[in-house]
Amino acid sequence: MADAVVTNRLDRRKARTRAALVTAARALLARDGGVDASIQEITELADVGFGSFYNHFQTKTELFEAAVAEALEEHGALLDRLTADLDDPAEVFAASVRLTVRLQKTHPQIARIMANTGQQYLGAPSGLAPRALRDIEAGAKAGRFDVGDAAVALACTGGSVLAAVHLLEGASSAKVDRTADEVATNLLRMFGMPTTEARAVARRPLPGTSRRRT
Amino acid sequence: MADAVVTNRLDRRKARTRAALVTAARALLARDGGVDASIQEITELADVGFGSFYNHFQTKTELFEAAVAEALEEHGALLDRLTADLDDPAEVFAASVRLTVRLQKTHPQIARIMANTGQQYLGAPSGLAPRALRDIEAGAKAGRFDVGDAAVALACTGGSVLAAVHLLEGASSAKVDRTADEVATNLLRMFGMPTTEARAVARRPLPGTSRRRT
DNA sequence: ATTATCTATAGATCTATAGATAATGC
DNA sequence: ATTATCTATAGATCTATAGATAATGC
Repeated sequence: MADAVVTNRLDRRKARTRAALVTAARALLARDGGVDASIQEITELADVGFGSFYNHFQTKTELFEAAVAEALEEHGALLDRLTADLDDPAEVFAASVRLTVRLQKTHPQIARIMANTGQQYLGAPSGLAPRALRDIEAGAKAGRFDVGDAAVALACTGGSVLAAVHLLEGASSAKVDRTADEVATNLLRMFGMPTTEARAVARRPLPGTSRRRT
Repeated sequence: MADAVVTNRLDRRKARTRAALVTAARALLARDGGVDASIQEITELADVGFGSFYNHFQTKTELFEAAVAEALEEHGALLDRLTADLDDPAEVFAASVRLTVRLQKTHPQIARIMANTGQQYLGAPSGLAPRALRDIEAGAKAGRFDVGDAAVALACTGGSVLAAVHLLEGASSAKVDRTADEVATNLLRMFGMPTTEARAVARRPLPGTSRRRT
């Protein structure tokens, strides 16, 4: 299980402590008053000595930002993998939107983190925003989308998806799926695609989460 | 200046203290780390005795919620006034969107409050959400909009507008106007309006802020 | 010998309340 | 006489650090 890249046992131990802190922070950020947790609560949940916190982070904010970045990066990487085989840029975009709105079912923790803190990371340089921008620009380049300012299109996309994730907290499984498709349809129409086609693209079978064979 | 509705001087004094607290809270919520302000900071900014806080609010959250509600209600009432004379439901919707995205220029404090805390109030029972829902449903009823689930349309609207307000922090005046029109255009297209018409509706002259004659 | 973790604690908050003061009602 | 405001403070946090302990490197 030991990671071959890390040089020695000391470094691995250090990495483990850091990972425990980030994992605890992710769990807390998914709770309701999570941002208000004290450092003591964090280290207790991480099962780590209180002072260890300061070996890895200067402030709570620093830890929380690392935790959000990790969660978003994780989801972004998953989207990249799942959409890798799709040829139509519009489908890549729609599938990413739908998979993200569905997060509540597949990765509830990430969904809650997004709903609680996502707003601030809409323009973040890492995570989902750059990927969404890439997909929007690819769609425009391929003539599938008619967007004006790509940055505005990105804001509308991120805002709509975030709001949907928020709206769906506690919703039934069927409603989540239906809403995911509809948000994707709405955004495709926003980017100039005729209703019928938008609806069709937003209903194509979603790439599965099953692990790929090497 | 005394409000005729309030019965006596004692009640007026009480109302003034409460108003001072809410005003201070609004100012703080527009700042960056504003939510973390202590009760002491709040009462100092309000120029009110520390203990007075507890005469009006049980917790900080209670005060902050009142402050956000007041700010959003204020803006909502302004939108209602400004769009009262418009006949086309699509124009009412587009004007509301544009005026809200432009908040940074006309009411910077409200813009910052929205950018900082708006996310949580997307589904709130008061403020902007019910008004936006009303406008969307009016547009659908009049045959101007082709929306599926109105709640999803509302989420996309609110999310897009909020994200735009967020994106525009620090942007130039011209860029704000341009983006406001584009977000409105995008949303009209999302609701099934052809591009040319959407663009035209989103560029109609905006109702001014000048006070109406009685 | 070095490095990270852990425990314990000092000092700085911050909240909530009690009691004094000031303003208004009648 | 009543009611709201204000001042002062007790008690409960919470953060940041210092020093001890444990694990690893060489």
